[in-house]
Amino acid sequence: MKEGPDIARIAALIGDPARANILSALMSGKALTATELASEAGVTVQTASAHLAKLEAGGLTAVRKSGRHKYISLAGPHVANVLEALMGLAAGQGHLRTRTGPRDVALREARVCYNHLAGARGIAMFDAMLAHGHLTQAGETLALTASGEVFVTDFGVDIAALRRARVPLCRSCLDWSARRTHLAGSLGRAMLAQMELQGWAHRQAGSRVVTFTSQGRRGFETWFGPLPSL
Amino acid sequence: MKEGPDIARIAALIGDPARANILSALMSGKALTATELASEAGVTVQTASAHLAKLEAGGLTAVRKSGRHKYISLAGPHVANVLEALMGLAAGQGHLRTRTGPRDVALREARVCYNHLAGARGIAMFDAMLAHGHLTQAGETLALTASGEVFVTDFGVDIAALRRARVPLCRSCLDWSARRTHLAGSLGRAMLAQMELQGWAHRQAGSRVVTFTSQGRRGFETWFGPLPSL
DNA sequence: TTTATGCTTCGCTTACGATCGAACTATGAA
DNA sequence: TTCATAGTTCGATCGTAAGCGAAGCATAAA
Repeated sequence: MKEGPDIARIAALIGDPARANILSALMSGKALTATELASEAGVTVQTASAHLAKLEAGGLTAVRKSGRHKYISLAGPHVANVLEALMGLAAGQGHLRTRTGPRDVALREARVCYNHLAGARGIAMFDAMLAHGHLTQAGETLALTASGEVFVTDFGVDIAALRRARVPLCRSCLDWSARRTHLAGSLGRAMLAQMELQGWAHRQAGSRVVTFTSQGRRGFETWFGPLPSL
Repeated sequence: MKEGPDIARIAALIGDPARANILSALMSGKALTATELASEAGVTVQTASAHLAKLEAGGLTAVRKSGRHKYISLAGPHVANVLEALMGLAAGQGHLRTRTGPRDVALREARVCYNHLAGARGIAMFDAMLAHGHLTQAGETLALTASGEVFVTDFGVDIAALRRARVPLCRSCLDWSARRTHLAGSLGRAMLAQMELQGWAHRQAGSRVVTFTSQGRRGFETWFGPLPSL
């Protein structure tokens, strides 16, 4: 009867609309302040403060204080994973009364998932790197091969610096829009950062959409091949 | 602001203790009746009826009527995936006030996840099959190789029959207790069924624990090698 | 110091939803 | 037909938690 962990507590935590909005906003990977999150969730700051306290107590968010600001972010990739999985359910068979607008198409093509690239482009990148033997996958664990190291270094990523951090280099992450795997971990984050740096893409403020410039689209195709049909 | 799918609705659905209990019970893969679920959740039948209506409306459960009985099961593997992911969060960093009892150890060793084998044994089986080249993994997709076909046929599984069904043969599924992948899909289900048929293991009524007989433990080691340290 | 800003705490109202008793419908057995 | 069992619907109760206004801290600038 009381088998396994206590699902309900965490699900209830995510189940409140205001908190769900907050968590969704944090899926952009950026750390946001309490006031920003309040406006994002559509509630007053007092209410948001209460919600944030609960989220933190529940271990879903991490908090960093800096001066009189409070920066909130997701507690980790595990949390992002659960959120993506939930989005998968909601998008798939759930109430799709949120009719698919132009915004939605953009989300499916390229978006930020916690802090790496997801959507069709994220999948395309992952598949291409796997197909060219730059990544290997065994079970849950993902690893960068020797050729992969050359590849990402050419791309402009400082692998050695990433290795020094304790964060795992490669992780796989499941996508809600296509139910496919893409690249997460510090490498995934670095690849996205590099694309922004090269002027390939930029994020829209307060949104998870990643917009690619025409130059970026060309560059992407050169490095990772064409996009699969959307 | 209203980006992506509506997480909150589904999370709230799972977030009620009674409904969470119902869903957890359904993780055994068996279809249960409304009254069984009511007692499982610790509420009266009327209350359970209301909950079941909501779960069905939310697309989390599927219902099959037979005579005056109503058999409820999870709507599909996607739902099971989300539940497992949530368990991962809850088990990992969440409130572990459900202190790990002997029951819990058994759950970690071998349990039913929707309808295939999970826990340490599930992972061991998956890893062994991958290591011996019986399975290949590319992205999210998992495939049975030629040698794998021989292997599972030797094990007593009728591959041809499984192929005729429209359900995917191989799927991977993430484990909450170890954050590792194991084998799902119709093959995963068939492997578990075959183990039970051979008298290796049996499920405890009303529980997700899978108990292995001493003969079963020997057989398991012969076919899939030793268990990793728990 | 004063003033502004970011966030929290308090007290209160409000509303939604979980729960159950009781009555009702449907299927099957005697 | 009558009885028993499985499940639903109705109505009422009750608790909890979300929400906000107002006041209270804390930090930083003027």
